[in-house]
Amino acid sequence: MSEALRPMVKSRLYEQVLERLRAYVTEAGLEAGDRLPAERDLAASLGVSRASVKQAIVVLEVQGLVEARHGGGTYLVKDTLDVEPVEQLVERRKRLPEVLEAREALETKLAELAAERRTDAELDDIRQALDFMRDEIAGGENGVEGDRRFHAAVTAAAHSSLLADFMKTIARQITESRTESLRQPGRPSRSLAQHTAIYEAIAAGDPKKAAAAMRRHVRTVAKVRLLTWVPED
Amino acid sequence: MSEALRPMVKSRLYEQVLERLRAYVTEAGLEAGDRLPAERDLAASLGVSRASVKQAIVVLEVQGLVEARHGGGTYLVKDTLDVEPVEQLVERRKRLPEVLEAREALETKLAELAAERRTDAELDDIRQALDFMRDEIAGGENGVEGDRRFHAAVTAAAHSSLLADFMKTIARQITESRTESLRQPGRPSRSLAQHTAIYEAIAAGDPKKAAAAMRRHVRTVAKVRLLTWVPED
DNA sequence: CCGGCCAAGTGGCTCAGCCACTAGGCCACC
DNA sequence: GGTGGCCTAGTGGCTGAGCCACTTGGCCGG
Repeated sequence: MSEALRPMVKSRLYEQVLERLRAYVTEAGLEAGDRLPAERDLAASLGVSRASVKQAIVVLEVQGLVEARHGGGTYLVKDTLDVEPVEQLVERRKRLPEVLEAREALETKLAELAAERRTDAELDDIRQALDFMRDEIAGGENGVEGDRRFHAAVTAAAHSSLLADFMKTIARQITESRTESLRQPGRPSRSLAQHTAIYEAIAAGDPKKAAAAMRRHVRTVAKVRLLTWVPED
Repeated sequence: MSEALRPMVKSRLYEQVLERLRAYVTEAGLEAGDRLPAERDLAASLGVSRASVKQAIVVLEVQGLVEARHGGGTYLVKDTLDVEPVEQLVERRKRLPEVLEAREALETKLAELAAERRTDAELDDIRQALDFMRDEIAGGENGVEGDRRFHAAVTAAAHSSLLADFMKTIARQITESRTESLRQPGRPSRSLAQHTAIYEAIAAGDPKKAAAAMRRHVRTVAKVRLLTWVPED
């Protein structure tokens, strides 16, 4: 799409207020705990209505950057009004090689924890995912759904909501690489073997072996993917 | 802190509107692209002012869940109004054991990548951090600042902005555990030795050894921290 | 069939104002 | 001297009415 024909972005007023607010905080050298000017004063000096100032402050509030105390003023929570990198990261397009690196880091640990912590019921979930994958492949499919279930079950068995949340962040990208990988001829059956190895290590309660098996698996996926990967930007 | 003495949380009105809105979308089965009721109608049926509805919509707007078109209505961008897990995760208080698990997963991989990718300049940065830490400890301090710089330098040398962003998410918690750990008698010098081992592996360009050294180090920190940890909830 | 026009609907924003709550000073009382 | 109550100015929370700008869809004249 040409630059000229791009839809005009009419910045909402509260967004402009937001910018001015951020600039003010840095210029005035305000720090965490300091009080912002009163809403009425801000509205007056910025030349906008109090409602618009209010909307901007609400935004800062939900971002956890500011705390408004009814009757007591509005206070800075951090030393800046800039958003955390991870929040903007969710919107940003993530490059695939990095995603695969992150996946290896996370899933290896998840497999290790799963081997230590899995309940019998969770082990059974993993087993069922494996069986599902085997049926898929036997039926001529590539086993992508079984693959997804398997990793989801392992993640659940690890009992770490933090790591699980990190995984969710890159879930979409992982799905893409999974599909791509399983399209390779002969890949589904080899993948099944690798998953079986992971399962057996988790079943045996052997964290090191589980981590190693998972690492091997993820690296295989990464390698296959990289062969067919064409950088876009 | 006792339950009774906890500060009263008075939910802002726009937060309640937010909840009702989320509930409405799921109950009405709205999907991406569907239009929300007009602000005036929402205000009337919820029994609040239009300004409050507006504040809630602004929140949804900055979260990228909704798109308001001037004169054309407000439209859903996703199938739900629920925020992504990582976004709410930033606000939520993270439990320490999970943070340490995540740290091991991330930093082990970071050390490995750093050993592969570090430039000479970055290696020098790591070396300087190590020297700084040594000076700190020689001067009677616990070396917490050098520790921080060391891990920051390794993270930089790994050249993975995704993993780096994950690290930033748990940066605060790591800082706490770092301080706690280095308070232990005799810990600073042992910590220095572990960091030196990591440095040497990275300098030698040995990914496996770097990963192993980092894993050993992080696990030591985790162990020390767990000894002094008193669960609150 | 087409193009322009119009009107209803909708979001963007303002203004004026009331209420609830906080903070800080003052004062009476112990 | 200190403690607790009270008052008041300042501040955020919220409302209602209203105007403007923009979109949409249909109507009408060509």
